[in-house]
Amino acid sequence: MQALHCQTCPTRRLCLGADLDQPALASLSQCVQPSAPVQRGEFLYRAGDPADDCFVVRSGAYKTVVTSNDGQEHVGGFHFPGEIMGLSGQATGRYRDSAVALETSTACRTSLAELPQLWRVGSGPALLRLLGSNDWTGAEGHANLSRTAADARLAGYLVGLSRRLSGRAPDHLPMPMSRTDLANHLGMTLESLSRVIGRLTRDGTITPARTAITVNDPERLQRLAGHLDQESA
Amino acid sequence: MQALHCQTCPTRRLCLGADLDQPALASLSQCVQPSAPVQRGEFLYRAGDPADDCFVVRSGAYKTVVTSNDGQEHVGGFHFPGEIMGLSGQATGRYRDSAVALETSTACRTSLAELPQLWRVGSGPALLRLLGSNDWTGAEGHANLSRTAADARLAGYLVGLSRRLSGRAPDHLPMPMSRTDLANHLGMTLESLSRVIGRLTRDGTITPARTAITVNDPERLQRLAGHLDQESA
DNA sequence: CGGCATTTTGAGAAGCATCAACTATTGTGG
DNA sequence: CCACAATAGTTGATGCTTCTCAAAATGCCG
Repeated sequence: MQALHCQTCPTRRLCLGADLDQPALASLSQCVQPSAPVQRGEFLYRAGDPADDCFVVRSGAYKTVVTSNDGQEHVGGFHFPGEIMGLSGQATGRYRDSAVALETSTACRTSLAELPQLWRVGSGPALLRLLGSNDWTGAEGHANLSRTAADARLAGYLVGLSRRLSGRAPDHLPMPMSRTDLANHLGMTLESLSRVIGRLTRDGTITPARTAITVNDPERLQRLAGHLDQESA
Repeated sequence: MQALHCQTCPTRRLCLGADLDQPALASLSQCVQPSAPVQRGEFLYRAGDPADDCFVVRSGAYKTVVTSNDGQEHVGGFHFPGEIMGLSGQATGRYRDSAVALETSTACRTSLAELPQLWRVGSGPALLRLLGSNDWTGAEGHANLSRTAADARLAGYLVGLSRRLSGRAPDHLPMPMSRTDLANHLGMTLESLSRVIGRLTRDGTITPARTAITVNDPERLQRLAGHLDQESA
């Protein structure tokens, strides 16, 4: 039943309903509309669309893309279940980036204009958490890209991804994106990325597969990344 | 008088009080505490502090800094009047970055836990705008760092800064940070930054001064940056 | 099995990092 | 007010990493 989708949602614990009991989940379901599945390569929303809502990934994975005026595409990030998208549009009223499904995926839509209602049902803390972790694109991602060494960038991305997915298997990282997209996101060429992966595979740090990467030596990876250790909780 | 600080605030139009009338500004003043001036080099907040509040710059400028576990410092961004800081802490309850004043600066403190009150006084849209523009660190900043050419990175930063400061003189960009900090932020060495500035100065694109940079040729700068043109409003 | 897209590997050139010396600016005390 | 010291920034030469261009190999789909 439609009104109960939050109660049956497999990613509920990562989302706005994290700390809610059954009745509250029912209320939350009123504020949040699940959207139809989006096929691989299809858009969840497009840059330029009126941005009334923001989205939380429910299943699958998305990439966000911005296009510069000279036609160059840039992959802003990859988004997995429980992560928020579409905030960029809240400033101007129109999305600045587009969200593209990397596989058949779903997302839930909610209007930030009804934000006080989210508060009322008890999702305030969870929302703040989502807003704050969105910052991984900011703080962590920025620190990552500022590293000049290509190895450190990939390592940093993998460490960060592992942290974001904590709860699921932290050593088995889903990689639904193409090498081209990942290289673009990491600010390097596809060839460089291939070489880095090759190096890390040869020395046994990781084992790449088609749609995933297995991390064999997390500590080495972390050392490579010189990464922020924000185990503060 | 304390309770009226929002009404007398010079950066009111850039902040939560953007669209409010006098009575509403008075209510807003109740939700927002101005903090004492912070001297150059002093901290507004530190990584690890309990993160109950977030901040909006009122005057001056700040940098945000994250420290990796190997002791390396990374400058996450520079923040000017009307910009928001401290969101990163909302996820974990503790700030992940530290805010350092680049000159004698002030900021206003507000608790996101009282967010519904901000809504009630009519600051909702302005808050969303702040949250969304914070994304410049995400979308724009990320796209910027992913460019590999050092020239493009500086150009991109200057173009973005100019946009952020629109309203003030868009050709006269304040540069209260050290070259070291800017280079760090842009992910290049201090020497490279110096050379880039030299090149752009020599060809007449910019004119650097001690605490500011004058942009002589914005179009050339934008072309160099290959930058996102998000004039959507 | 054949054709297309994606990924890997290779050789050469360009750009940045590194190390080092020099110049300019700020701040302090005489 | 000037001289000096300390900091911040510029300029120069060299080596390494990545980008660029090009070709081969792998995987995917009809």
